[in-house]
Amino acid sequence: MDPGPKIAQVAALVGDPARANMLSALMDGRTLTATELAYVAGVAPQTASGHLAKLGDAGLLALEKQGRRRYFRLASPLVARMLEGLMVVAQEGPARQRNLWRGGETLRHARTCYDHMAGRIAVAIADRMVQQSFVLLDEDGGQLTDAGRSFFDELGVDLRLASKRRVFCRPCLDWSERRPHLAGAVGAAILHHALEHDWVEHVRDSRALVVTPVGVRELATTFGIEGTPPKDGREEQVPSPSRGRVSDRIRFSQWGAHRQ
Amino acid sequence: MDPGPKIAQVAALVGDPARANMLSALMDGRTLTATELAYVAGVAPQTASGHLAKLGDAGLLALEKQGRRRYFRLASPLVARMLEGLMVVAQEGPARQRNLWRGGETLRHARTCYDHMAGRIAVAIADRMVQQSFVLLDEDGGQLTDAGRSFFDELGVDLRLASKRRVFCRPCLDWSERRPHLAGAVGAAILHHALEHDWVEHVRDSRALVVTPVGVRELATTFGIEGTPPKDGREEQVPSPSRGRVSDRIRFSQWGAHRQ
DNA sequence: CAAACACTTCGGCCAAGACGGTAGTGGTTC
DNA sequence: GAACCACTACCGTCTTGGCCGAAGTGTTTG
Repeated sequence: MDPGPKIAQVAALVGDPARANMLSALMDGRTLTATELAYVAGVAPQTASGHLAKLGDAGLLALEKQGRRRYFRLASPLVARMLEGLMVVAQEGPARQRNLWRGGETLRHARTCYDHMAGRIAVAIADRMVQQSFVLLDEDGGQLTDAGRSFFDELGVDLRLASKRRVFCRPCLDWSERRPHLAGAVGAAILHHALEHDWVEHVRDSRALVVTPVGVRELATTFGIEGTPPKDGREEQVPSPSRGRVSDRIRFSQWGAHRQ
Repeated sequence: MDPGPKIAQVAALVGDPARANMLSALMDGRTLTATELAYVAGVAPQTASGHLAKLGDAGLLALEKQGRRRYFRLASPLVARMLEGLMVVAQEGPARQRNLWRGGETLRHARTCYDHMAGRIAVAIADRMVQQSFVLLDEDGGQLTDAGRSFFDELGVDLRLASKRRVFCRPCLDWSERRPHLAGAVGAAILHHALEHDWVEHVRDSRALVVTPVGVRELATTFGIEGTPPKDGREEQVPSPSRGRVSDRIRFSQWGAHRQ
């Protein structure tokens, strides 16, 4: 009757590292097979099967059978939104290891976040748009100005997705940069445009995006963003046996500070 | 290095029913003592103490010592946002037991959601505002129109919280009604105004709000909302032996009188 | 048909952690 | 001072649930 128990059920589901890894991997909107998910989770296929069944039963994942394989994806944008929320808090968390994040330099630079762009580039774009008064952003919402609408029109970005009286811009707190980037229909349109015009490309088996030479030029001329691609171009996909038991004991003294 | 493990840590924390109940209880922005939280969680104080330490270490709760008691509250609005996300998905979940929710008729009708109103009334207000073109809402954002700004000015609702160029309206999916209500600065201003003018009152020890006769009249004239208060006016606070065990021993007379 | 493949079910092992009893610490009241 | 209260630390018990090996189902390939 209280919502408590219900949110506990969902949270407990996400609370297992293996399942959390699976969900993270699906955060970019792709659909992956059970075997692929077993790999990213770092568990045996039969273990993954159990996890996926639970996630499916709980309504977090949608399933599509195709021949002898089963494709999974997040059941809805609401699930992605929930995971975003968790990421933000998880990153916020105790100051202990905020930027311990060495690996994944490519990810930090540019990646997809469900249906829009995230990372340094995305934050830079958002900053620029705000600075030019093309969008208004705060922690509670976003809004495209008339100037912004013209800007996108000239650029050829397709905003038809949103009807004329619709609001369709929202901020999404970037978990690596800790600043907002553009999400919602506007964010999705930007990503779509960027992929369409070869500004960025998907990295295989990853949420990461690489900025192409064309992209570097366009970002500079269009948004005034200095292209500073990650130094390490290769950036191996760590096979990640991960699943390191969460044993690291956290010790904390001043966690009272109200960090708004 | 992947965010997976980190979100798993946070989610696992929320994934325990006792802790989830504590967090739920704090969702209205109040600050509660360890003993009160032990009660809502349905566990012994020493167990609660452990849970609270974990939540604090993880940065989900903020602590304020006062004499011999310790007051806890959510560490930031981001935590509330995360819990909102979980609630939405938890409610969405498997269709099997969607509206099994009999108890809590009062809660369904009107309640607080961190810093704004939720429930049937809040959804009705949001609907009305949209219908009158005072706000624009979709799943990704909200926006106050000029007409809406005038409306609130006339009504005497204080929107100063938000600077003039700021966006400050956002939708929040109501987990009982499954439709959006107003959150963000606008939502907070409405709740503040409603409490200030005795349209609604807090129910002791609960997130529930009761609409006063004044409120019924004002909601009708101002928003055109037919007051349909929950049939069962008394609606006992179920003492909820809930999570069994201890509970019965602890009897509370009147904690929580903390009337924000 | 047999073999390879994708995936699921079953069963037993094992560790994490939730629980409250007991025993403390520090703050408040009389 | 003593009594009392809110809260915390430690400890042993016990349940939950993640894990993989082995075996089974259904699908595609040769």
